[in-house]
Amino acid sequence: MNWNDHINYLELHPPEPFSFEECMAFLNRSDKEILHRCEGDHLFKLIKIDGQTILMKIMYINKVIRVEFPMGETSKFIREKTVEYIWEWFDLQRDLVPFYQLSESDKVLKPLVENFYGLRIIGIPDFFEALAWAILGQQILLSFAYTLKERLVKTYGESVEWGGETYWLFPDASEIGNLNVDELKKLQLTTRKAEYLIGVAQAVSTGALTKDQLGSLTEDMQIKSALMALRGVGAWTADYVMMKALGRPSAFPVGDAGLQNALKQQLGLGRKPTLNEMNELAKNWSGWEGYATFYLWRSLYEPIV
DNA sequence: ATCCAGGAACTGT
DNA sequence: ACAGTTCATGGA
Repeated sequence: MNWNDHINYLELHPPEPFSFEECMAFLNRSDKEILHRCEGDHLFKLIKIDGQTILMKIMYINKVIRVEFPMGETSKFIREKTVEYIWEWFDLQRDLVPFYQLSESDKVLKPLVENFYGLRIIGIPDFFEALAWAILGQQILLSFAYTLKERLVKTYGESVEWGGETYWLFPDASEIGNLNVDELKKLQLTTRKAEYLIGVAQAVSTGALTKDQLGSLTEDMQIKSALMALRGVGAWTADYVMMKALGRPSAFPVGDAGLQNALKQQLGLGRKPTLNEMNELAKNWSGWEGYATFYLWRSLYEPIV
C-alpha cells in the first residue's frame, strides 16, 4: 500500500491501471444506495474502526486518491485502517495487467476493457454485509433489493449526521442474529429471506464463519463449500461473496441473470446464452472470471455505443 | 394480466 | 445427479 500521511488528509497512490471515474460510475449506479454517497466528484462513506464511526470524504486529484476526515479523526491507527479499507474496497492490490492481456484476444472482453478501462471490482469489505446483500438480491429486481436494504439499514443500522446529511452503517451481524422472522417480514422480506438472513447473521456473529478463516483457505472450492454449508447460500451467493468480500477474482457466479443478459447483448444473440455456452466462453477467462463478470455487469447500466 | 427478477430449498425420480 | 416445483413480490 503506497500512501502518505498529511495533517488534514491522506494521499493514496493507486497502481495503474486505475480509473477513479469508472469506479465512481459504478458506485453511483443507484440513487437508492445509502451506504455511500456520491456528490459530484466526491465520495462519502461512513465506516467503523475500533468502535469509532469515521466519515471519509474521498476525491481524486492528479492521480492521487485524497481522503479527508470531515468529522476530524486523526489517530494514526485509524488512518492506517482507513487506507486498508479503501485499498480493499477498490481492489487496489490487484495487478490488472494479466486480465487486460487475456482480454485482448477475447471478443467479449476486448470492447468492455476499452470502454471501462481502469475499472476495478468494487468490493464489500464488510463480510456480513456482502452475505446479506447477496441474500437480499436473490431472485428479485435490483431496485427492490435496494429498498429492502434501505429498510434494513434504517431500522437496525447506526447513523451519524454531518453537514445536513445522514450517513449509515450496515447493521452488525449480532443485531440481525437476535431478530425473529416476523420482525424482518415487517420490512417485506419473504419468510425465506428472513430465515436465511438470521441464520447467516448468527453464523457470523458467533464466529462459526469468519472472513479471516475463509480467506486463509487456498482453494476457491474450499471457500465455496464452507459458504454453501449455510442455509440460503447457494452457488450464486457463494461466488458473489467470494468476488465482493474475499478478493477472489476467479469466483464466477455463472448462473447470474444479469450476466446472461449482458452476454446476450455483447454477443448480439437473440436469446440468453445457455450455461454451457457461458462456461465455454469463460474458459478463456481462467483466473479472472469474477473480473469478466464485473465488467459485464458494468455494461448493463451503460451499454457500449 | 403475465412474466421475470443479480436463486435456493425442497420434492420426487 | 437431475429436473420440476415452491416460495413470494415489485416492476415493466
